[in-house]
Amino acid sequence: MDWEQSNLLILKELRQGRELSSVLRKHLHPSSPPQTRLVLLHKILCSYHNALSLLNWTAFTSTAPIASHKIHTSKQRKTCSGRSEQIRVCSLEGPLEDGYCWRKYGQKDILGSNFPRGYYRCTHRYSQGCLAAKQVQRSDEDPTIFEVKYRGRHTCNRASHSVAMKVPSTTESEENANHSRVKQQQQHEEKQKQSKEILMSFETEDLDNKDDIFPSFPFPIESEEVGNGNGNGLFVKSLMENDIAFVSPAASESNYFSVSPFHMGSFVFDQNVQASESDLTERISAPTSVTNSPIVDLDISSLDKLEFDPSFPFDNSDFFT
DNA sequence: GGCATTTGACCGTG
DNA sequence: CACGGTCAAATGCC
Repeated sequence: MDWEQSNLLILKELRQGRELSSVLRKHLHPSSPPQTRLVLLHKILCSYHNALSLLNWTAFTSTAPIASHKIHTSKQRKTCSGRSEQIRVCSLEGPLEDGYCWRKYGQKDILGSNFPRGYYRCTHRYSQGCLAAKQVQRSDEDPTIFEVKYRGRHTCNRASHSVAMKVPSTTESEENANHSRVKQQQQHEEKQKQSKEILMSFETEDLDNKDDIFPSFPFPIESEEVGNGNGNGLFVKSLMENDIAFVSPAASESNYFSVSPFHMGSFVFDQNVQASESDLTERISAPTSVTNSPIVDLDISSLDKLEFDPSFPFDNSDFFT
């Protein structure tokens, strides 16, 4: 990523922050669910955090571009010829809550790192032959950031350990609905306190295997407020068009978090090769649907333009409304 | 008892 | 030989 691209991304993040602030302002009235405001607030913070990070990165690389690469390459044994990108996403979840069941099989102190690296493989490795694995390491620079490196693809059936997406019931009484909403908000706020960021890295063994990366991620859509008749459906829908809202199947039903695909696309930090935005677009737009899951997975391919098209009208204030 | 985690040993690679 | 990744016995938890 060169200086010009970086500036473009910073601009995008700042614009996104501005637009989200505008949306938040519209939802300040009491009838708007506080949950929505919290999500918006978090997203705004993420946008500005990303912009600041980009600014830092730009400043750093513009004066010491070689050193910046040294961070990732020094003393690192390259065990596979693949390449990897790191994508920062904001999450209300811990780094391990990505919807799959992982089993830790090792931990290693990494030279030059303050925190050990944890090695995880899919719980169903032997029962279903699922070869997915990941490495999780806390960032030295910011302990709230986790670098998650995924390898392999999930071939397991997640139905056995995933919590089905909660679908609003039309027969649910208003009282129960309100109670559940309050409870959800409380849990959400609790999660917000534990807000963390994770730095995700997608690594492929070879270029042909790149399609396997994103399908490995369960991105169930939080549908709690979509079309529930309380007047917020439109807003949520617009959120869904611009963002991915998640329910963490491994956690309680209310443990949802949101990740903007824009964030995902905007932080393509190349490690081994110069990965372009279009490169990542290819990864995301490649066959992404996981059809053997009861959970509604988001078809990320529909978000291509949102994520990477430089001409996409982020300036359009009507987009979020 | 079954499953997950911990941790030292072992192995492959550069 | 150093380092990162994996194995597997020991241990802990439910």
